[in-house]
Amino acid sequence: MTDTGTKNGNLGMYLKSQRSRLGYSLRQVEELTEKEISNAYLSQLENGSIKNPSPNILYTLSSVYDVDYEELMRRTGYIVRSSDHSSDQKHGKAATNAIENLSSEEEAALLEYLEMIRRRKR
Amino acid sequence: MTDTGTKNGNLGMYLKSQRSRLGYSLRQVEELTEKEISNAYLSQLENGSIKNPSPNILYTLSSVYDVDYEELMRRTGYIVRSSDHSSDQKHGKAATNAIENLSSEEEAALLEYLEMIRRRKR
DNA sequence: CAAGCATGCTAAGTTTGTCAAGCACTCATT
DNA sequence: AATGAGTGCTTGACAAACTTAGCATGCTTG
Repeated sequence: MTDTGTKNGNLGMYLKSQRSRLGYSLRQVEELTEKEISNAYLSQLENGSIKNPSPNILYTLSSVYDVDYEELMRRTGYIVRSSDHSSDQKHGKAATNAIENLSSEEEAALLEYLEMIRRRKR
Repeated sequence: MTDTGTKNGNLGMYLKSQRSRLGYSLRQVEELTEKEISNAYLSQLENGSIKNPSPNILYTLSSVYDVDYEELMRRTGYIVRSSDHSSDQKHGKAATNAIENLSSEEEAALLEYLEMIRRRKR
């Protein structure tokens, strides 16, 4: 069986339907995206021969078709905020910063080292 | 300059710092992800030789490291719901303030130094 | 020192995303 | 009928994602 068929979220069919909704041709979309997405590639997307398109591709498509970006992500099989949202505790170092969870000794050592570095520089 | 260095969100360094935070080895992470991510590939991710990892990769990593998935997406350069990103006010831990605002180079240097320290301890 | 194991890394390989070119078909218009 | 333009689609090539195998160094412990 040519695998090009059934997929999870059926991204392909969705893309195809949206394009048809707006009456665009493949090449028109290529133009609208300023060549970021070639008509050939869009065709492959619609026919399901591409499994993992870059999120950036999905994003510009969502923008051109005026549909929800996350919907495209979902249909592609990419996880998007679990909407549980409630059990989101993940407490602790909510900080997005790189260096966390230091023992006091380590922290002291690093600070000292940092100052040394900064003194040397410039 | 070897381009493998400075990137936008600096995904690589972030990943490296998180792994170090938890004290995992590359191969341990490979195990924890049930071989979904090879140690070799993780190394490449950390050293910045990979520009567009699949969101699925980022997701399992966020899960293993217990960090925010969207943060990884952002650092990779993938668009994520604008999520007001309300003020980056860091709660608590004022002492570490000096360590909060690091240039990429400083961060790298500190990480390296940290690892050295931790190795000695053992 | 040697033998062993763990670590990070990289070179070479496979797979897959992505594009340029071009094919086959349709529908006008002359 | 013929030319031409527009459509969706496939193929071949290239780059980038990702894996497997293996190297080099560092630690242990005999």
